[in-house]
Amino acid sequence: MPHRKVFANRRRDPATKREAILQTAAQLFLEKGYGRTLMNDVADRLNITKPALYHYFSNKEEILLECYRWGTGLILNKLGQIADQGGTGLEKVEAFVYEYANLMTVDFGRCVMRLDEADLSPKARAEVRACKRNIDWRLRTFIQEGIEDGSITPCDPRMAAFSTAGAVNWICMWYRPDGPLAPEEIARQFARMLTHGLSARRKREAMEPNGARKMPKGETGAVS
Amino acid sequence: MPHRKVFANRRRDPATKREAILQTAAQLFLEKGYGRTLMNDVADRLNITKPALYHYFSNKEEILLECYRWGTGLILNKLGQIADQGGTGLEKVEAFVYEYANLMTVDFGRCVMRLDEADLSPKARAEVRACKRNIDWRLRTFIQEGIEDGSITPCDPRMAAFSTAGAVNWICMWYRPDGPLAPEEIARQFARMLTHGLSARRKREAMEPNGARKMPKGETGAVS
Amino acid sequence: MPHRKVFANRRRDPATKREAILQTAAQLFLEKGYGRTLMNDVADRLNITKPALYHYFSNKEEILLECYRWGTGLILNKLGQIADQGGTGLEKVEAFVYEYANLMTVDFGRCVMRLDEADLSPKARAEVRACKRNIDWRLRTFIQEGIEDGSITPCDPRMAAFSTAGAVNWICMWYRPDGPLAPEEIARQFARMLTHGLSARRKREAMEPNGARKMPKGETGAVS
Amino acid sequence: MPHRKVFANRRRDPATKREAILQTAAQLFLEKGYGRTLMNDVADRLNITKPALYHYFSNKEEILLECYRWGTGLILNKLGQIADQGGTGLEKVEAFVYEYANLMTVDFGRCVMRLDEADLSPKARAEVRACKRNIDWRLRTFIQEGIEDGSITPCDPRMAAFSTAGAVNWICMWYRPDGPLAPEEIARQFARMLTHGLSARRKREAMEPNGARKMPKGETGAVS
DNA sequence: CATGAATGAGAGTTCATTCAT
DNA sequence: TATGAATGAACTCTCATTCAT
Repeated sequence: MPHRKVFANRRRDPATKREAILQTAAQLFLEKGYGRTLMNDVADRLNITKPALYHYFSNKEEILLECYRWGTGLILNKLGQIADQGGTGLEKVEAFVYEYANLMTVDFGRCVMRLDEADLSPKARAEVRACKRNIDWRLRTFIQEGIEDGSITPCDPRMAAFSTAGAVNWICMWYRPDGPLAPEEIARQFARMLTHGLSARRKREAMEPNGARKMPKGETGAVS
Repeated sequence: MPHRKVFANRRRDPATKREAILQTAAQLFLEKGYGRTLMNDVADRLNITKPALYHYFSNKEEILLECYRWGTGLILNKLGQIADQGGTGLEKVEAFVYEYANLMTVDFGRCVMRLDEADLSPKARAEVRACKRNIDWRLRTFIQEGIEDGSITPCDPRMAAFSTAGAVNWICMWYRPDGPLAPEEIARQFARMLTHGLSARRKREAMEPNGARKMPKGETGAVS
Repeated sequence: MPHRKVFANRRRDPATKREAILQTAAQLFLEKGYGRTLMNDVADRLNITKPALYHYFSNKEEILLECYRWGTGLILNKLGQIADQGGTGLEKVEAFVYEYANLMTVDFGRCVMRLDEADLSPKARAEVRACKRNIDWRLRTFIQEGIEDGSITPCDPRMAAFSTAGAVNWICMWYRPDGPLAPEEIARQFARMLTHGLSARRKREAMEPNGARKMPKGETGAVS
Repeated sequence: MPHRKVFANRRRDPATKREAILQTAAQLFLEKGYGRTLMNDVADRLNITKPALYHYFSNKEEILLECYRWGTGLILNKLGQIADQGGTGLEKVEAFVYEYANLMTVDFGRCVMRLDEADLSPKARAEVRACKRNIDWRLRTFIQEGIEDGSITPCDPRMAAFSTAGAVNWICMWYRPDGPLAPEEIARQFARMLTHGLSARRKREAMEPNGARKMPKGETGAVS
């Protein structure tokens, strides 16, 4: 049932209505940004009136916070499953990227990385940041495990996590539900690329660390 | 000279003052977001009054646009240099990551990727997006070259660009000038990781492990 | 019901409230001028707050435009009636002056001629000017008819229209609702004078001298 | 010498510069309205800077007041001449209309009737209104004389003055220096029409029909 | 409960006027 | 002196939130 129909029936479960509001708000936040999304916009899309929103949420920020909570819930849930399953560190990282990338194509997941924490109150922000640190910690742990079990080349796990998570996070900036790329396909390729790199597997000389580097540079839809 | 001193002398070069405003605005936009940054905030930090800003910029959006232009100017300038030099595709990608990552730690560079294009008018947005497409196109070209010269493993250049650029773009979300990581170090490690991946399956020189560092516990994690 | 009471009841017909706003705004525009009339002035006189006005009009200019529309509506309505009735051209001109003069003592009618079109956007201005041209065209047509049917002395209809309409338009500049001259009386005398002139060279039915009135010394003079 | 050249020579008479400012300001006030005319607009058109204006006038309102003074001076000067010459009351009214109409095509004269007295301080407004009452008084006197000497049909001189002056005043609302109607021609026809009316019921010298002119289609209509 | 109406707090922008050189 | 720069005081418009029915 589309969200905008949920309120047609007065007898609907309040929890369902609350969720419909969240879904709609999340969509609008992603489309227009939090600041440019008016309470009226949310209400209009649900065919209800503005004060009705205040039956379910005490203010706009609470809606935002719930979007964050829903999204981080989805993510942490998946990560817990990955941690519980076996495999090398590299395999866990690969699974992390795959699952995380998939979530970056889902509204609530995208909200977590795309919206601006500065719109939250300090207290709410602290809660969200704790969740994010948790996600980060899981990824670093996988990397660390990989280094220890030899599946991942020795490196700074912090930096590796920044790089890996950044690539995946950025998906939320360019992914469009009606675009040409399917979430599953994105997730699959990202998982491969981010663990094995771009370098051709054979016939490659080691790169000089900071050697005779020139100034290459380029970007695509990738940057926007 | 700190920006807040530039306006102490009424006869100072207007171009210098304009730039001081831009620098200050860029900082504030990054700290608080564009929408939450008031013209008064900018003026206060420069020890001038709000209307004085309107001597140099006709409105708030123009300041934003100029931040974008300055940033894209820095980036495209570097790209021109990289494209002109030789090397394999992979080497060019590595150079791209290195230079681009460095720029993602500079205020104007960060603005390009961190601020929200939706705050620009359609016309200005089109201009910025054209610049971003240009950057994107260059990266895809390098990847394509790498595939053709065998330095990069066959893959979808579009997706590879998304992944690579995303990781670098995301730097602008977590980098803090007063943080523990030096831009140069970030750039160097990103260049290595994004081209060679994390996998240790094949023999190569190890990425420097940066000591046996344990999970750092800085405020900022990879996902935020 | 005075306008300031209309908003006492929240459930009153919105159309009534809209009209109350227009009436109040028209009064203020005539008293103080459009530019000097603040949205707060309008709101205060209605015992509401400024933003409440924006429930009924999207901006100040729309209020102005609606005043123009209401006024031109009144005028064109009357002119249509005159055109439909019979009589010589001169009689139609006389009726025109009579009715038009009456409307120049009504707030909305006065707005049409007293307010400055330059305060309107180009599009709105075009609309208003079209209405005014219509009024003008009707008067010229009456004059032309009069010339053809012999009731009006041969003359340049354009210039005659300028003169006649000008005299009547100017009423909106000096008429005061609380002044000594009744609209009906003004209209009657203007209709006579503007069609038969001041000259007494030949015998004709005398204009009523309104008694042997001496130079009245009211605040308002003919030129202001 | 065009006003904008006056300031090219530093040695010019300050009185000349003052007058150049007034001429320029009067033009702008008529073109854009007082409120929309910025001090910068005046300065720009004279190729000087804004503060330079404050050498010659202490504030914007003083410029406005001087425009009024200059205009009323022109008018009262002419009226004095008319009062001093002989003739019937009707002839004086005709002369009044002729001369006054001519002045309504001159910048300073137009300012007197076109600009809004509400932009003046109470004191300055009182001064201007005294001048206008003077003008009005002269016209009423001429009419009164005409009634007494039998050249004007008995009527309410107050109302007759309103009508006559109104028609002429309104010229300042539609006259354009670059329009098709010459001031002299306007003045001549107005003088005739406003004294002898439009009626053809009695034989008299015909008003020149200006050829068999059809409805002219100039941009500007009588009501605007 | 639900809703149309209303508001308080504030943001960007404008412009006559004045300062500092 | 003459000017580029700066400001104070307003004003329009916005929007999350609450009231009254």
